[in-house]
Amino acid sequence: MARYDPVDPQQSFPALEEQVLRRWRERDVFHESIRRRQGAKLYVFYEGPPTANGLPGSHHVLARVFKDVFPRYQTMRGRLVHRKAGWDCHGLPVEIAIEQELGFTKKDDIERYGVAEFNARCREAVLAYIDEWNALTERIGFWIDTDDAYYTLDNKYIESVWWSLKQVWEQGLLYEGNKVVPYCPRDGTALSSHEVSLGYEDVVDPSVYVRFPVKGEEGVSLLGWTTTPWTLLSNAALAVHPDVTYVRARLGEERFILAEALVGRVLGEEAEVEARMRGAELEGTAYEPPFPYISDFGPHSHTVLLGDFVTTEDGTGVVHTALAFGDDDFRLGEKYGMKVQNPVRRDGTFDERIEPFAGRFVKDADPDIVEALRASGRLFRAEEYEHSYPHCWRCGTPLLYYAKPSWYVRTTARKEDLLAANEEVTWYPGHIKHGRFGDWLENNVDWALSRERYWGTPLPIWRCAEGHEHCIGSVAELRELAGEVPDDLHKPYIDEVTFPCPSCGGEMRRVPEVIDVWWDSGSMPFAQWHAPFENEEVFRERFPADYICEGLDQTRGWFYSLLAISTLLFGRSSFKTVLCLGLILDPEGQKMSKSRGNVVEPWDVLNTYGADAFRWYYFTSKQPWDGYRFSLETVGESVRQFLLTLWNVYGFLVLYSNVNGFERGEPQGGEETDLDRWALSRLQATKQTAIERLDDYDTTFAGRAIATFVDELSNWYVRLSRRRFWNGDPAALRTLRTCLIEASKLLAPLTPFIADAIYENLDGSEPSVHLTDYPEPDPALRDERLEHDMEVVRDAVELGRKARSQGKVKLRQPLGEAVIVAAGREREALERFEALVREELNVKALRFASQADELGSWRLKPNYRTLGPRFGKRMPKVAEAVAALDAASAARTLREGGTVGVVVDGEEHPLGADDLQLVLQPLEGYQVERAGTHAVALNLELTEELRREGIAREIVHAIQNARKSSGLDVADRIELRLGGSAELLAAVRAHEDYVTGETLATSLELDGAPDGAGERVEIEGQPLRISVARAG
RNA sequence: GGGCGAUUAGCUCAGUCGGUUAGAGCGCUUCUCUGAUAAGGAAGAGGUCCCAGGUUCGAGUCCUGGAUCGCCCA
Repeated sequence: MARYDPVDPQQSFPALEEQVLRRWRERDVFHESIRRRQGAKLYVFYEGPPTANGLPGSHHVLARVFKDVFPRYQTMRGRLVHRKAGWDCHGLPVEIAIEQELGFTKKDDIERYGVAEFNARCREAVLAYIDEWNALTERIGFWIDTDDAYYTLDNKYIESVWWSLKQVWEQGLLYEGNKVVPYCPRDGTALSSHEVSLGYEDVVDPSVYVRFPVKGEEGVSLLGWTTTPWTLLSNAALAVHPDVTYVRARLGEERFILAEALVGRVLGEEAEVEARMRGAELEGTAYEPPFPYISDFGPHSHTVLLGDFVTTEDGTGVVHTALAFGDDDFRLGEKYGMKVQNPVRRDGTFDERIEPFAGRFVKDADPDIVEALRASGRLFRAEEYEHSYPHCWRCGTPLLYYAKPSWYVRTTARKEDLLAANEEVTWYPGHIKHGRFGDWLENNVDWALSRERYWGTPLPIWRCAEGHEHCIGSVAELRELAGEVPDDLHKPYIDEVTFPCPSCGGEMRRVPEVIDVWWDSGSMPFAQWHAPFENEEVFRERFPADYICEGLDQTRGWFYSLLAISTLLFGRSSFKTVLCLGLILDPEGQKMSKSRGNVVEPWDVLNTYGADAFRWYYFTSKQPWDGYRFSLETVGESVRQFLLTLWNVYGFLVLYSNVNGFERGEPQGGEETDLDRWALSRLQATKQTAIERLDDYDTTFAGRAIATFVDELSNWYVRLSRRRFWNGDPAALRTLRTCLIEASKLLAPLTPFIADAIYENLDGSEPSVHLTDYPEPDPALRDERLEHDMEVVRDAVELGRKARSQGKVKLRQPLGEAVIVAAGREREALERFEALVREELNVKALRFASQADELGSWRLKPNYRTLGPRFGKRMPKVAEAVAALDAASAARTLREGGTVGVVVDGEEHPLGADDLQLVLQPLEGYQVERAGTHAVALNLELTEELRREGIAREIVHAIQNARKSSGLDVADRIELRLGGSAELLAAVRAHEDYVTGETLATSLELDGAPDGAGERVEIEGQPLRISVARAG
């Protein structure tokens, strides 16, 4: 057996982590951790696929470490956790990147370039950064099977998606509808509501008030309002609310019709109301349209219509209606049987009917349209209006609400099922469930599924000239109908597949659209397995997921698509627990973005502080859904506060194990002390907390509990046990070794690298800490009384140190006596650890004052917590009665276990020890520090003997510094020569054994170190020369 | 405009069931300890617990209204 590998106190954590990574690779630890759980109960994790067409950022690291930690934890708890990676390959972001690369500005460019070639480039680009993703994934310790990943572009994946669409089709939930949809004119496609939600931005739009002269009534105008002047070119009608009160108001020579509530705001104080009417009375009023270009909107053209959607919040209460450009408008037109006229082309420009503006992008034409209105005298007022308006989430173009045919999934038909499925899901944080997500489900709208794009899963619907439709649910089905199926199921190849219509025999061609990528990713529970065509049992076994995790922004994205698809197909949610992560902000609370230049690159963090530090920061600095104020510096803090403390305790153990010649393995012999039992008891408590918290998906408090334990080891257990370690006490070494090995297991899911490094050196009985079981508390080792006692001791020591500090006496100077006031269990605790307290306070004796009188006087305080509920309203009287008691005698009675009576409203009530708190009031002039019921007083009087001892300790301190500065090893023996002031040397002589023992001196000469050799220091203002030499 | 969340020391965050002297870490000043230390300890400075009402014997905590910030929706 060998000794432990020495621990470098200057260890670079990034370098250490690289070593650990190499070991994981060599020993195939990740896969071994899964193999060892074969046959165990499953814990199912689903990976939400990222798109690898860009470099991963710090927010990706956040998601990925939270995806890692709970599967690791559950594996150590005995579960079998498969982790299949996945990549989201389709979609607009990919297409846009290629368009930019090729310098395209319009959709037509793609057609001209060739869809086959275009899609080939998309296929290539989507995985362009996959190596960087994989490298980062490995480096941060995210264990996931990248070798066995699913890709949404695979034919098999697409086939599973087709299958899911056919299921929906057969339920009658997939339909083509003509609706107003949010539409991106640049990309030439409609967006789903969850895509729209990604792109709101605050913009300033024109806000125009327009005269609509009433036909046949000279000088009377309906006053309409809009923030989209370009839609005025196809004005078809005006809408008013049937139940709102409208007025005819005179301003100067003109008369205006508008909502009464808005007269003041729009027309000002001078306006004079001439008549009032209900909106319903205005129905049918005909007016002159603002522009002449299109006049035929069918029945009710250019008249006032009634609509419930009209509000009097903004504008005039008279709403300009252009049938093709608003959901409300469109439905109103349908209701009145009007004819939709859309003068805007698919690319967002006006068509030839709008002669002066033909070919111009609608939003760009706004200023000129306003000018035209001004010129024709129709403009009443033009202002600017700041509001939040949706933009394309990828290309940034303002969206148009635009009537066009599009394919939908009728999710609204299954709304109750969606809500019921959500009830079975546990959300972190909990408020999302019935808040943001629940509200979203309550307000569910049909899923706009189709996209008029190229790089996506083709919508598997074929249609003939007669309008018969056929939804294809598998490649086999298509082959049966069409004979040949291309090797690649993407456009354009799939579009070449035709077959005779089963109903009429006409040629069936595929509809041109591809589908929303969110349907792809939401299909991953089955599509990742190519179910139901293959692996049906695997899918069934691993459905639903126990755990998924993504950013809060996925609420309406992946979380919704997963829930919606699985509810439609299987009647339940595909995940049981979901953890939502907050945004990553910079230290000023600004969102990180490339344009602001405040992005923290993950590799900078990893190379500076390492993955454990990165992870630890995310796991413990706060609740993860609140978002992070993130900078390189904040990660550095977590290194100093936690990882270094742990590393130093570990280094200390290894140092003294090796110095004392211990070999690897558990040291035998020695006898456990109370302090050892205390550390082991605290270890059990920490295990219990860690398990409770991690079971509840709470890394924050699990991590903090472990950190507290490590801190207790470092600043209490090790500090107080140093002498035992120097002397190689096997019990101390055993205790600390146990604590550190167990701590490394507790930490393994959180900081997998340092945990494994410590485990490997201290234990190493398994190839990795990640192959061990998560530690469970042993009740036999738990001693709550001992933990309580130690708490009291630590408290008393702290008070004593405070008293020293107040009295300006250094801790190195021994003092004669400390007087401690404490009673009952507190006193027992201090007596039990008297030696420890004396040493910590550096006093020769401890005296207990049972009566506090010599240090101060008692004051009685009512315990509101127990008395409040008992007395309620009479509480102030109780407090008064307590204050009137004789504190000293009451204190005596309570200590003897008796009760004290107080009279409230003529009635006597007995109060016990729990009902009253004894607070010590220190007397003036004493160096007393108190906290609650106990206090510590120090006798600051110095005898000559104490002073000499103090000097001896100062000298030892100076010699130790000299040892250190001359580069001696901690175990080196020295020849020591001292010279200087006679008083200092006398102190050394009086404590010669102490001085030589502490400094490991084999010889001591007091005839003075030669001038010019050794160090010169001053102690108590007197000179001392120190010379140390390694003993031969 | 609506919904959700947040607001506690200069900064980052705790604060249990409502209980009467609101805490920690970082930073700053002063001191101290060191035979593990990029450490540790002590003291000091630093608080309108966002504001205003209310409930209660008692509110950082519960209720109502408002402010500011963020996210989401319209």
